[in-house]
Amino acid sequence: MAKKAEQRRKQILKAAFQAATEKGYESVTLQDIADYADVSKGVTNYYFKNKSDVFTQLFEWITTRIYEKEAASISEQETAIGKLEAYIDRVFISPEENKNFYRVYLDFLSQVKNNDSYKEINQKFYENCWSIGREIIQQGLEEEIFEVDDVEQTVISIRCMIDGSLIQWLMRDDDRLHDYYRNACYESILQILRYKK
Amino acid sequence: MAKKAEQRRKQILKAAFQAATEKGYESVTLQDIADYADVSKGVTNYYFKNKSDVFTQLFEWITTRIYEKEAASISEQETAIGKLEAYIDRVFISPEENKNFYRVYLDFLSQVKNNDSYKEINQKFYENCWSIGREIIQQGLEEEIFEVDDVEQTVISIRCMIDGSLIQWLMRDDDRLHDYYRNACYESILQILRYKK
DNA sequence: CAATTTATTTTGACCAGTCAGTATAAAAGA
DNA sequence: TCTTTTATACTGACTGGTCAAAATAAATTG
Repeated sequence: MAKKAEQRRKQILKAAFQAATEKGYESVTLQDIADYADVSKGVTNYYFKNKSDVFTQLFEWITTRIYEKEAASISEQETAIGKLEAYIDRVFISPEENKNFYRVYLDFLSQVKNNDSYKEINQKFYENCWSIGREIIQQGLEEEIFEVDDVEQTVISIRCMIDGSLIQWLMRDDDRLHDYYRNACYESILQILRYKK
Repeated sequence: MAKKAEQRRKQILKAAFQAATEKGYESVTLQDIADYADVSKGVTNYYFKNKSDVFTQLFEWITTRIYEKEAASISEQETAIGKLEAYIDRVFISPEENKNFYRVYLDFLSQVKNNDSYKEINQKFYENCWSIGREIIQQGLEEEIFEVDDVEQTVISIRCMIDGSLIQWLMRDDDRLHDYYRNACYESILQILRYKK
């Protein structure tokens, strides 16, 4: 029972994500979501309070999932450089996936100013991202291959570099530049970490 | 006549900007814009083809203005470090101004996927930003205080760092962190430029 | 097991409200 | 007067959310 309800919920969230990548947050209607999910309009209102509720749960879901995958990727690696490379590889996963996520994420960010729960969800996402940065830096300090003045400032800068790169890449709308931006991002982060050797 | 028309146009664009900072791109109505400009709805339709036309011209106007101010700031300086500091000071101009611009800018970015003229305007803005980066780097190379492998990649990374910093700062919604993010951004850029001494 | 009742899920028509864009009227200026 | 500019009224399209009724599944009972 609860299992089927959960399945429906996920089905609707996926439909909302797909609709948002194609039409953008604001212009997606409840009808669009229902169409993408292949259900009638009433179903969405049956499982969610309203449109904002759908997107709150969607953002929570995708930001959590992304963090979990990133965290899993770096924990498989032992060395600082291994962790950093795994992180960058996971973040720049593919043009297709990056495009889908960042399109919706940009919409989400532009809504943060109007919606406190969105702000909270994003804050939590940032904290998760920073914790990944922290793990990489600490490993690098132990190995004595990084040199940073302030760990907290550096984890923040790393996330700035990643988001800035993917947003700029997305705006240029050229899949061939994906590798170029990954590389630029990776090398800049190494500079920020004063990577030795 | 033409002068008064130009004045009205600017008045409406300013009103659209103010409306967009407060309500967000999508939810701003033509009525809102007219209200903020203290004119009737007919005026907006008289001077602009439609809502999209208003925002296209607004986007073009503000990105051009920002570039011109940034370019003016760095050209006053002779040294590479002077130019870089002037650039960062201009970019991180004040919590208030950064908030207003980046709120609207984020809305614009999230619309780029649906609107080719927005994409073009943003592309032009990026190119202007890169040209500023180029000027700073070249000065630094002449002074032999910077060391970069690839100038083009570095100007891109600098812009990633700036946008990433201001977006992350904006999302955290704490004016007291403005200085902190400016500093983090500045120091990271120095690292990326391998600043010597 | 089968019939019947109850609970859950789904449907789509509907409503009240909003908006962009248009048409028209009024005013101002040349 | 005639053209330009501004104000107001209107229209048609669309939206989020409601709701009563239908369909389906689960539980109960004889």
